This record gives sequence, structure tokens and C-alpha cells, in this order.
Amino acid sequence: MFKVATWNVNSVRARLEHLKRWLKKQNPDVVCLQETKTLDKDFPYLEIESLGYHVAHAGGPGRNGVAIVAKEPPKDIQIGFPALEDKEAKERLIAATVKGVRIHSVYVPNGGRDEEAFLYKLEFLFRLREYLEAHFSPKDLLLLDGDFNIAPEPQDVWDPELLEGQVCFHPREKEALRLLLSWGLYDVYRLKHPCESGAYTWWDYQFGAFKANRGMRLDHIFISLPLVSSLREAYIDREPRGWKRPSDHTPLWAVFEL
DNA sequence: ATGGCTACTCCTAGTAGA
Repeated sequence: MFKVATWNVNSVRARLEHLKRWLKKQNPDVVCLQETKTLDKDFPYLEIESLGYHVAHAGGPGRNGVAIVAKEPPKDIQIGFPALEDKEAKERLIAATVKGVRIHSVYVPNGGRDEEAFLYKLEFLFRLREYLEAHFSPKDLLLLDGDFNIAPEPQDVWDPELLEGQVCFHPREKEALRLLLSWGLYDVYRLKHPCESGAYTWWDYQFGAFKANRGMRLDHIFISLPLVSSLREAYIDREPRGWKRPSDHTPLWAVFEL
């Protein structure tokens, strides 16, 4: 069994005790982290390695930052889009091979600040699609883990009528995500829970949103077709969102029989 | 949305997240 997770920790240093507690409890083979919010030199490598993990990290100064944390040493680590000038991608995309699967930790821009940020979000999604086309075949063992900052369908947000057109649930974002997935990617959560609503991975810190389950499903594990038949389970672990001083996101994991 | 967030930083105020 091969257990793969994704978690936007909203600062790996602020969330170190949560991360350690969760790794011990869930024992994943791989966890992709987003928003580590730290430079490489300040990543808590020793604390994570002492739990039996290896770390590949691509950091930023106090913002962004992605990592692949794995029991097997991640091989062929690649940061950002190869041969493409994109200043933030070096803090938003890291890839490595684990157990023969090309794994990506992705942090898609939020895009809610202003028009420029929104366009950069769309551009980033188009670049991801181009990157897949240039470097992979849909027949490869491919996995994209991350905070995509997009809720794909109405059942992925707590109030689709209210939120329609807002950031993370805007038609142009949903369209860009569909275009990305149309390359040949499948949403593990929807494969296993096709009709479920109210299953979210993010809740606002304000408004008592978690308590009222007013959230959005923004974090995803997308896989290529050859992995679909190996998928055994997909689960959103809401528990860490209820711990003291939590990340605003909670982990999602999937189990494969490889 | 009905309550009043939480990270970060050339750090006590501004920026960003979603």
C-alpha cells in the first residue's frame, strides 16, 4: 500500500507540532506540503527526518513554499517549470519521483488580491497544462498533489450561489482547471466519493466557519489514468483543523495498491 | 457569511491568504 497526502500547513514552522503529530498518526509514505512559508535554510529538516522522512523543499521568504516529504528519498527533484521564466513557480511547484511515481507538490496562486493576481493564477494553470504536455504522456504514473485554490463543482463549496464568481469559485478558474484535467487527470476524492457534498479541505479562520462547516474543497490529489485502477481509498482528515492554532486547511490523503 | 483570523516581515503596521 502506498499512502499519499497533501496539506497546506500555512507555515511549516508554526505548524511543526501539528505536522509531527499527524505524521505519527497517519504514517503516510508521502506528504506534499504547501505554504511552508520559509527559506530552505530554515526548514525544520531534522525534526521531520527524525520521524523517518526525507525532505525536498522549494522555499520562499515568508510566503509560498512547497515540499515533498517521503519515507523513500525523493529522486530527480525539479523545482519550478523547467526552462520557463516564472518568478513564483520556484516557490509553487516541486516534483520528484517516489516508488516510480512522478509526484508534484503544487501551490496554485490564490489570485484574490487584484486583477493582476487573478490573471497570474489563470496563467499558472495554463502553464501547468503546457508543462504536462511537454514532459509527460497521460500513460505515465503521474500525481499532482496540492492546494489548487479552486473548488471544481457546486457541491465543493458551502454556498454555491453566494460564492459564484468569487475567488476560488470563479467560472474562469473552474474552466482553467477543467482544461488542466482534460489532459488526462482524475480527482481521487471524486472517484471515491462521487456524490458527496459538504466535504471541504479549507475553512476561513473567521466567522466560525469550521464549526458551521462553511468551507471549500480547494486541495486535491489528481492522478493519471494508470493510477486509477490502483486507487483504494481517498479521505479528508478533518481532525487537524480542530486542533489548537490550526492551519486553515486540513489534509487529504489517498491510498494506492501499487 | 454575524464573527471579529493568522501567518509572514529589513517586525508593533502592512501585506497576503481564500
